[in-house]
Amino acid sequence: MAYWLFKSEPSTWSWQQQLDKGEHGEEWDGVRNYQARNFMREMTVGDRGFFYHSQTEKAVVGIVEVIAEAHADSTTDDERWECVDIKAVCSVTTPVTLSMIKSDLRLAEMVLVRNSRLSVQPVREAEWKIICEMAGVRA
DNA sequence: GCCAACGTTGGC
DNA sequence: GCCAACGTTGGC
Repeated sequence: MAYWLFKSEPSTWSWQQQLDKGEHGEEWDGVRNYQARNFMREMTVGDRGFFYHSQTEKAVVGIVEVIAEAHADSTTDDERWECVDIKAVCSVTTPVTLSMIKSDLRLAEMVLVRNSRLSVQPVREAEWKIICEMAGVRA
């Protein structure tokens, strides 16, 4: 199983909205970046991801699961863009903020730290475990 | 609100 | 195919 990080501005698509979608989940649509799209193409059903709020909160706030592999993005006719579907698994007990991540040397290589603009990114297993521990979730 | 970093576009 | 100009994102 692989691990990922999905970034969203809460004013556009928030964790609460994702939670409200429940088991049916929702398309992670609107991605218009090749790198991010390519990562979504690599995802398989059952992969786990962090849900990260950018801008105001700057923290990992939830855990999600991939429930459908990459398919056409329904928000565009442009065939280049695809998206996966994800559902909320659980909220974190303690949001893990960007500053917490930046201050942990073990997380210094994270894409979130190195390339803050990439909206869909891979997370290493070791990084996943560290952040889950910080967040107070077992996943 | 500013600015750095990055991606995309288009002229050559 | 290169690179300057421009637009967007996101942290601060």
